[in-house]
Amino acid sequence: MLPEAPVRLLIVDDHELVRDGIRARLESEQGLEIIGEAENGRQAVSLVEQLQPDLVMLDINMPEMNGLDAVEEIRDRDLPCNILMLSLYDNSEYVRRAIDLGTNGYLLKDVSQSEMAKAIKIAAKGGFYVSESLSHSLADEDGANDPYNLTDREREILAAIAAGKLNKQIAGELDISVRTVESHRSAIRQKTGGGNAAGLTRIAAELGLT
Amino acid sequence: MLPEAPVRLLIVDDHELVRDGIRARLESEQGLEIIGEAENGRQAVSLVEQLQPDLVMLDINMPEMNGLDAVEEIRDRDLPCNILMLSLYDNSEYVRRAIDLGTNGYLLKDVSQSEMAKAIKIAAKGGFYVSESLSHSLADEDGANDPYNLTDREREILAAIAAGKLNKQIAGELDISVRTVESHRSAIRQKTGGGNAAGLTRIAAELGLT
DNA sequence: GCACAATTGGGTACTTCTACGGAGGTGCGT
DNA sequence: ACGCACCTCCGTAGAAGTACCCAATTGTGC
Repeated sequence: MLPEAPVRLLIVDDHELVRDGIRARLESEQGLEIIGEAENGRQAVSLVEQLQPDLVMLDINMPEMNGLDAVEEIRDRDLPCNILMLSLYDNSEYVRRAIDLGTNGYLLKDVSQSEMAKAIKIAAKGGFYVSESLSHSLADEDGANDPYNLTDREREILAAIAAGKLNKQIAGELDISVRTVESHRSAIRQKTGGGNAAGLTRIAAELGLT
Repeated sequence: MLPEAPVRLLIVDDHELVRDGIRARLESEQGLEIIGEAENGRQAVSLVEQLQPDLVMLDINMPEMNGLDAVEEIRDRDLPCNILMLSLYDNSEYVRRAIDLGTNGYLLKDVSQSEMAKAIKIAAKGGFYVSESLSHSLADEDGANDPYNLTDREREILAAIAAGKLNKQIAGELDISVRTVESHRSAIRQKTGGGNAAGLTRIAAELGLT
């Protein structure tokens, strides 16, 4: 087997501390070269354009432009590179979007050094890797971004409730009767065990419906 | 001036990646020795007891036992050490609690290497340091952690509302009448423009009262 | 002492939510 | 054709929250 050219890597995270941590870990790895850093999505996109890295390690929660939006931008501009998402949160909505956007993996920030190295190797070759701690939650696949099995309509109404709207308002906006909204609300309560409006709002926040 | 004994440091963060980052940074600093790591509050407390570090760098958001609770535990057990809080969030409620608990500083994770080194030196001597990016929000000092001028009682009740409790329950727990809770609730609505329970819950989340 | 804010409590009337019960229609897969 | 999940709608009753009004008590600061 030939010695391959080193993987040219771009690190994107809004915290210098985390970037330092990644650097420290990867220094001991062979075949990797960190060619740049960015601290938000906007910088990331322009550095991808300039430096044409083989792989981008991209944080999700960042100011200016978040990681997922940055991926969209990179794909829109047809910039060829593999992307490994990196996030604090095992929010399955994030994971889902990351998959839908055709990234090459999703790592939680609590990964071990060896897992990170493995993920980088796989992602750099165009493969796909998710944190072991996450793969279980994706086993459910399909509609399991909420553990409550809410229907689309129910999620829509839950979001409206969490926005502080009254049943009457919601009914008006969705052009259905107040009684129907109440029915859905009742179903949501039953499924989530949410209790009153305050409880439902907390759950909506959990599900990222805010 | 004598060469002082090195500062014996304990690092506590639930993410190995972040611990690696801190290690990487501090390696280049003089007079520091990392004597241990913990990944949650419970471990932290027992390691403080065992190792008796001079300074603990303590993350706030952790599973098992969070950083602030760990501080309480450490203080309760009269374990002598300086504590430097480390957090992703500039939640001023956190900062306030950290101050109230008598810690020696509060760093955001986006600090630069030099600022971190400075903070460690100050905190290790028993001084107090807060991230520059935070100090402005504390300039308002006193009661300005919310922009709504809520009183203590109002914040207390708002938190209970956000927890999904009914006025009746709240009244029971605080040993006041339901009417009084309603009065407070009404005052909160007026001050915050919060509208109904769902709206108030969102605002409570904003204020970190969850 | 006096003004002021905070906290406490009340009355009335209205709206909204909650918890039960019921039903009809649609679409989808077997 | 049938079951099934989903969305739609209704009645009734009671519980809870909302929008107004009001006042007594306490403590703080001037």
